[in-house]
Amino acid sequence: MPESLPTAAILGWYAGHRRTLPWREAGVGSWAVLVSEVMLQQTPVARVLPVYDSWMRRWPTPPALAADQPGDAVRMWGRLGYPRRALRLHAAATVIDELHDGSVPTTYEALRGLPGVGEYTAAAVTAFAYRRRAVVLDTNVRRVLSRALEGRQFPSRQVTVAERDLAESVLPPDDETAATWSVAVMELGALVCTAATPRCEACPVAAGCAWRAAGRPPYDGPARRARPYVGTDRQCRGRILGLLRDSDEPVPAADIVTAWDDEEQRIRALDSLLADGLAVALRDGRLGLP
DNA sequence: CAGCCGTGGCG
DNA sequence: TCGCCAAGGCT
Repeated sequence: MPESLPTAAILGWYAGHRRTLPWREAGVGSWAVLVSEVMLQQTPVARVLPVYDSWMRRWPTPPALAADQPGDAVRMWGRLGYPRRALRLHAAATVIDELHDGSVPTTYEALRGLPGVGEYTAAAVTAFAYRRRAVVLDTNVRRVLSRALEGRQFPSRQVTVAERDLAESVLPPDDETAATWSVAVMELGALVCTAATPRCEACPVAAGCAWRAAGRPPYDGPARRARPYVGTDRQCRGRILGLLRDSDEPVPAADIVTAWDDEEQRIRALDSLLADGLAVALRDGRLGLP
């Protein structure tokens, strides 16, 4: 098993193939990086771009967002999906405003303490905003390392200690190089070493790739269960929230019937939205955004 | 810790 | 067509 990836080849490829993205522009602040990272969680770049632009124009700093209502964030979030992320970003802005003097904290631990910031996002902000060495293990990096180093088409479902150790061991020692290496490997996974149809002929590390050398054997692990969506509570929640989001003012509770037929499911979904704080019930019986 | 949490584009 | 999936996090 190769013990490392050719850093020069990866950095060289990245320099020539990297996409121009607003949150990667020179001089963007840590808030911009944080916002982009949260929006990009499980969400394609193309869908994030327009929302990111609107968001940063309206809330260029954490205190600016904290000063507005969480519902404003939910509305601006639009159809990005997983709207609790909008709520968490607003909550994070509030914590930043109140506990960190309005600036995104610089330590991994403090970042990790922000709502919606998990292991990946804390590492990403540490590396991409503050240019410090951090193990950035997202789905792209995991897939690239799995293939190039372990000869497996896909990584395991959950990150293991061994996997994190491996990622740490191949991360360049220098802060700045490590940060660029991480975004480069992510970009490689996003553009070349893709999940469905990898373009090995265009890969800068194909020559040393264990998976390719083994003849690109198919994934042999436990089957990953496909999640249904149509007819689920998730879809129902989305419909109801869409109703609230697209209305300029709170809507009569009775109106949500138009969003979903099945009553039992409709009630359950609404209750969960209320529990999540994504919707609020007014005294007059209407429903609105928080 | 396995399950839950949206959405839309693509092969 | 429809299953798969896209820079995860939380409980």
